[in-house]
Amino acid sequence: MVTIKDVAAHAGVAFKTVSRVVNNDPTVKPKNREKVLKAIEELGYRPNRAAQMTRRKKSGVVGFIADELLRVPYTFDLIRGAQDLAWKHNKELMVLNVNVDKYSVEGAVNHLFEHRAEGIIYAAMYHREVTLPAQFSEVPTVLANCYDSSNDYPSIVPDEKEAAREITTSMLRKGYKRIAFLNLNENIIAAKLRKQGVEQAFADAGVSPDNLIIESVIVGDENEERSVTRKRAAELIKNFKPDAILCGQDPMAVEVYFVVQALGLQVGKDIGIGSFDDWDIIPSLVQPGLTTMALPHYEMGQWAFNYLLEERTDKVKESARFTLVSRQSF
Amino acid sequence: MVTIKDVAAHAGVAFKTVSRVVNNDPTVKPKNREKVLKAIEELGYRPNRAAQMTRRKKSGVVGFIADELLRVPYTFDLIRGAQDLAWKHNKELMVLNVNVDKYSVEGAVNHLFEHRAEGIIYAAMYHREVTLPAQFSEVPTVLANCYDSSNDYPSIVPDEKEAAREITTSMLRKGYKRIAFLNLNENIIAAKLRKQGVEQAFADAGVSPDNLIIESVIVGDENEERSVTRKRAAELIKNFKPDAILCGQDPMAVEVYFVVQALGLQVGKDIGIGSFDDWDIIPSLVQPGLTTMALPHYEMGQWAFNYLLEERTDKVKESARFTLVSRQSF
DNA sequence: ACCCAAATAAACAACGTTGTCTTTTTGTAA
DNA sequence: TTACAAAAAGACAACGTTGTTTATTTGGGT
Repeated sequence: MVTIKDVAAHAGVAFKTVSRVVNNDPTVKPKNREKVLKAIEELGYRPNRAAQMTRRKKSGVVGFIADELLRVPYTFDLIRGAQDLAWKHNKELMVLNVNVDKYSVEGAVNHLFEHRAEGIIYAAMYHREVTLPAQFSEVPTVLANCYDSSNDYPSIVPDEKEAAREITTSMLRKGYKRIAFLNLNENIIAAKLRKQGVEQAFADAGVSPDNLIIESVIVGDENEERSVTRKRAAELIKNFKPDAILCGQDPMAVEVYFVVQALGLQVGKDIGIGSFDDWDIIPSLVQPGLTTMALPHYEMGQWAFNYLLEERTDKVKESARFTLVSRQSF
Repeated sequence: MVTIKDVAAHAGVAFKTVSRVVNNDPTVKPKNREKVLKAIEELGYRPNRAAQMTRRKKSGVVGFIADELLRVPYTFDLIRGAQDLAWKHNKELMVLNVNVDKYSVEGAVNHLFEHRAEGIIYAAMYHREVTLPAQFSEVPTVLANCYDSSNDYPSIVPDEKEAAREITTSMLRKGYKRIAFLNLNENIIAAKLRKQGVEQAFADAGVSPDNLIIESVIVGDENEERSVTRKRAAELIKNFKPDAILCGQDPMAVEVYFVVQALGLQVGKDIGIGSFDDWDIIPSLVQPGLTTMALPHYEMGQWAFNYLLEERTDKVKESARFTLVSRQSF
């Protein structure tokens, strides 16, 4: 590979001058600068990042530990949010996908330490509490889409309660009067908070809680559990007769669409449906399009990266707002 | 940060001895090795990768350029396939998400050159032809999920024809006799090849092509185009009266499910449905589960990385087999 | 005890950069 | 012209490693 000295020889200057040109040092005469740039061009010189790092004693590397993250598609926006900013600031985002079976978190952190990462973003697949190994205390760390039990790290999580309040309020404002909320399993923090938000919206609007029913459904990948969702939804519609159904996540909403259609009803006309996540193409795949609260993953990724960039040290617990994506389902 | 010299001082040996221990050089007396390991442990020493790289003149970095990749969730398996192998061989997979609006491919390649990447995997979001800038010729490059017009680079793509042949044959073997294939737009290479595969299966089975109808549907994100799919599917069912429908991608299949249900038919009973992709949770979200040909993204990622690892130079055009994921839709 | 080869450890240079200090060149005022 | 400060360029060390060469220690055979 061509080095700074090759360029210097080719341009007929001292190698330090080349370094100056590369680093935009203004104390280089225009004529020399031109010669050097020409030589760089001709030889196809590119600075060696590893050598720069050793000398500068700065790595420019920020680690991104994705805790099982990549099994849910839209969470990738977390990475994009961080990556876009990293690129803009000429930093390296080193993404490590940790997976209990294969790479331990410890392994990932070691890896990052060897690269002298200047900060670490630890992101979880779904909003939850995590416990980090002690190693993390050696380097600035931010949690995204999760928070730690001991309050040792700053974190940013989606504002579940506000999202639930917002979508419910939106439903009530549109004239829906009787809402069934098919919530996720309530031992998930998101479900707990959303329940509060929905109730809050009813209270704010002065609508009697008699017109609200909240049920938790355990959602998993297996077909049994999926059919449970359908059965519950069918029962709810029959017994509670809601004019709108709010679902804990978009895949649940798809199932409700099928149930509604099977009952001969039309989504968005006979019954409103709303949901959470904005999961990949799902909301635009169904017809009519599903109105859903989009998770603020991109923003969380950006916020996390920015926290590190600004070298903040406050242990803030930030929350990020969902965005209401209106389609035609209510 | 603690350096190799700090460890040496703490252990009372020359710093070169520490280096030897770190690199598993056998010519270190057990007693010294122990002393050094103890010192490493106590000081929390971690080798500086940047310094190693400068001295060794090897980066251990493999670049992964994801061309708009990350907008389709399952394509992430391409990265996982490469990443898992990278980890195993103690290499760094540097993932760069290129996006026409933001980072040019050239920018990404420059970046990788600065890191002295030893190879580059260029992966596309969907199976297609690409044209790479000349820069790539400076470093070993493999294409994944795409191929280049000029045959300058080795590539691996999904074996579309074989996949189509396989799933069609599977349908025919299960007794379906009259199949409608809702293909993707035929200017997509995948669609062209799959059509051949489907026809081949009919020929192999000795079934008259009168029992096969193939239509292309342009699929996009917009609602109009989606409704086109539904209309076409409804017409096909009414006019051609197929006993099975093969769809060009899972999202299309979901729409067909809705159409089928609206017509009062039952998927898997009154009509079989098959598809391509194994797109995220979609196939297991619908009921009955959708039988689909899973794209071999993970394998392609592995193959591509392995090609670079083995320092191959042959310009092979490899193809990877889909996997039939049987659920209950046919 | 002594020699000598083999085993081990140390010393020193090198990797490709940037930081610091010194030297040379340039331009201006006398 | 000469003097002299400012600007520019160069020389050299340093970053934290590993490769290579040189020095020391070890141990077995006399």
